[in-house]
Amino acid sequence: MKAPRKPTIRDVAAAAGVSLTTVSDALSGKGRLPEATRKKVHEVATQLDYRPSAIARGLRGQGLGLIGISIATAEPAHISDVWNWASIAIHASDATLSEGFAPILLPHNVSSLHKLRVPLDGVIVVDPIEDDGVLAFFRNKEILTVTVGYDPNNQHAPWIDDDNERGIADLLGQTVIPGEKIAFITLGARKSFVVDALRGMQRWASDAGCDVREFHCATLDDDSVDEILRTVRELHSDVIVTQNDRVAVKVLARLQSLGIGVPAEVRVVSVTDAPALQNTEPTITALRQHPGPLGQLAVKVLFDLIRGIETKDCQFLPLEVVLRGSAPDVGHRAAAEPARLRSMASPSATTKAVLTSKPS
Amino acid sequence: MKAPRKPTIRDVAAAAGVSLTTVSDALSGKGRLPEATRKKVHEVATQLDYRPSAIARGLRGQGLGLIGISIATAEPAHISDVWNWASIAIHASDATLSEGFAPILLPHNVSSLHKLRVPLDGVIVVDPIEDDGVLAFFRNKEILTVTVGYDPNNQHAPWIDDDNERGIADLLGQTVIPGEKIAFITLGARKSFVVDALRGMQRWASDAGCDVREFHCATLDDDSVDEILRTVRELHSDVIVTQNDRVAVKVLARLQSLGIGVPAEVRVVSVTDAPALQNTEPTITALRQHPGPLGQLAVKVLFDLIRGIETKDCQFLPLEVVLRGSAPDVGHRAAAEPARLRSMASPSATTKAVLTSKPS
DNA sequence: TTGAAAGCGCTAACAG
DNA sequence: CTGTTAGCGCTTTCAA
Repeated sequence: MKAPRKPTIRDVAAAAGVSLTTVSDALSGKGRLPEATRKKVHEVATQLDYRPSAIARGLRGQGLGLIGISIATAEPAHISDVWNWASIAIHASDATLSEGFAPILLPHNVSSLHKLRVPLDGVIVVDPIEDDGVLAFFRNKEILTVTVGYDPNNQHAPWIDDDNERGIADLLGQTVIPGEKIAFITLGARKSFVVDALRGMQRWASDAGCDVREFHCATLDDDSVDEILRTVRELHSDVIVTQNDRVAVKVLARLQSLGIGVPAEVRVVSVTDAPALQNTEPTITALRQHPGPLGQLAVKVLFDLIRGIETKDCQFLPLEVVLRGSAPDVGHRAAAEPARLRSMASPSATTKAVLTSKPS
Repeated sequence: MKAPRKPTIRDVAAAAGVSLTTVSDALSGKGRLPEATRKKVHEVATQLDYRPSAIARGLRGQGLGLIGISIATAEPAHISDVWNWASIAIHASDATLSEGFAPILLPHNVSSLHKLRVPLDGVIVVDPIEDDGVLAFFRNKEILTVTVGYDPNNQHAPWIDDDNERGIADLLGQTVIPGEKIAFITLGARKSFVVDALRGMQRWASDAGCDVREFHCATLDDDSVDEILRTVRELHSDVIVTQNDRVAVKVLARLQSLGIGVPAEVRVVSVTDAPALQNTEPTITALRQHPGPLGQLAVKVLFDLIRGIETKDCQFLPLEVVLRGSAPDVGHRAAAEPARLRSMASPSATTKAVLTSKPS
């Protein structure tokens, strides 16, 4: 065997018969070399399996190629839609790697961040909260940030999100009949997507002559839920909208144990989707997010920022209505009103309906 | 304002009136300085808010302080117990940061790994699969690895896990009466914890004169599950054990829709726990993992390895039986094992590692 | 017990 | 168009 040492730029230069600079420029795409030289260098590099050292490059002030990903609700016990967040993280991680960068999983917790010794080139914060310390921490250091869901304290910072306001309108359009009563059950600290959903809901409802009432619970225990459900019953609500899959599943179980038929007596729909909604009886209608594309888009926007490429301040991804047993299509098309829903809305954001439940 | 430049080792040296070497040694704990000097240097460093550059240190061959975390089933659509995995990842991330290292979230996918440009100091692989490419990739590069759940191809590599074999025996001890029939429903590719659980189950069952039968399904659709449940019914099984929470929830829903009473006619228990098991009616009995401590332990073992500290080859964390409605306590203590891992232990109690010998 | 000097692998600045 | 040189901030000889 030859020397087991990893090849350095010097080895490449020697093998290609050029100088260090030439190799450096050739590989990093600086525009001062003739095609021939560049190609030659590339060949030699490939052949030697030369990989430029991120460390040495970093030392020269280029950054190491590290991206942070922080998900706001760090403690999974309190996480409602782990599934969506895990998906976002995994896809963002993949996309980051594809750019030759490495994704660092950051707790959403400022004190841990102080222990971070390596410099980051950018950070993605998923579902930032009010007065988000993590966001502040990085912005202070002038590290670029992108949020998934807007920053309540700074709506002009770059962010992306699902098009919740429009998605909820679509969801209601397919599952609610004008004039019906809607109960919206929310849980825990208010997230930006809930605010958006609520706005969309109210807008749609006022057009359709529907009544919307919000019920908020701090925890998901049987008693709290039952109490809400009794009120909902008394008010003769026709449709229960839940903030996420966990609430939906719980609500369904309690309804059934109270002897209330779903969807016969009341329909149930969830604002976020997850595999768990297919494991109930009946299955539960929901608005499907696309966490994969969301994670990828976050990375893309961040890299545009890092590279100084002009980008939209914020971008929206469309949601899909997934009709299942708990709230079938009411066969009604409530104003497919061409969107003025959001002035900033990405023009490509449209909501499609997908029917996945078998008629039983 | 002063110079906005970050302080370097030189600034510290100058301010403290010593040489670069002295500063370096003082801060990195090399043992050749008098306490006084060291203290002085530390003071100056703190006062200047000097943070040694991980990059420069890395260039000298010390590594950057990066740990990889790879979770075997990368695509969340197929992940059964996202909740547990997310917990492991988050806690491992936290523990890593506490060591002054940064955790990189790696997809479990060799081709993405090739794009990684920064060198890692160690890697944690959660739930490795057979012929695990990711594990092979890092071991080839002589990067230290620790797995959560053993590597099917190399049971002598360092790993940690829940004590599944023993946990399942405890679970059965509290929910099954000797002589009863057990049906074990498994899903998808076989994981090491399932193998362990099965072994524990068979061992316990043979002591208790129980019959164990395994049913494997590739997917969780209604038809596959119903078919299994019909067979289970014909065999007059008393208890259904499921591989994870997702299966448990699905099975419960199908049982109910087939008109089979739980727990009256058949009991249901799950080998992994998750919040979702509290959202069903009845709630579902399960074996509770401690993903947090598991993640932390993985990090600890990895750091012991990195620092060359002698460690046990493998370590197990105890599991807890959580009795819920779908399978109440049968009031029977079959297992000869002490009931020290009994259910309903204070949920906030920190779990400590219990060292046992490897299963032989 | 301490300090000076030599790089680690790379790129930016400045010649040739 | 290409090569030489000088560091980036740190650790590690090796000499004082």
